[in-house]
Amino acid sequence: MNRKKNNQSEYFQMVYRLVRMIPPGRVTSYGAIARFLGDPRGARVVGWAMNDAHYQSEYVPAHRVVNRVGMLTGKHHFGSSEAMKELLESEGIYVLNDCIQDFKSRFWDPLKELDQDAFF
DNA sequence: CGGGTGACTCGAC
DNA sequence: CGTCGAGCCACCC
Repeated sequence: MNRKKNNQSEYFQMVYRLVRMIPPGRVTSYGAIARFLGDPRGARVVGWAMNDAHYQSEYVPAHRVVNRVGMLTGKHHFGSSEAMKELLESEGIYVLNDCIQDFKSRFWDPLKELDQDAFF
């Protein structure tokens, strides 16, 4: 069977498009992205999308996506384990022990900040 | 086609 | 409080 890589699927593209809309200096979570896309349990799939984000031709700021408590669980998927942290700190987000400091006020919830109708 | 996996999350205990 | 286990869904072998 011809099961080609489906990382160009519409769902993945929506994930990438949304991630690109995250303002610099702000972060969001996999679950928040999934919920915004109408898939409350799709957090792991968003993680999958991030896994392929590296191969997208257009830049995807995957470092602005962390898990729901603000931990850099995906840092090992960057070039070096410090790359993600440094990208964040270059935007003014401070990271201590893989945790985003002041995560609550840095959190960017697409459901609140973005118009769903405009996105789709 | 079935089984394994993960950059997640939520609810029990 | 914290730790643990079970869903969850797309992708890969």
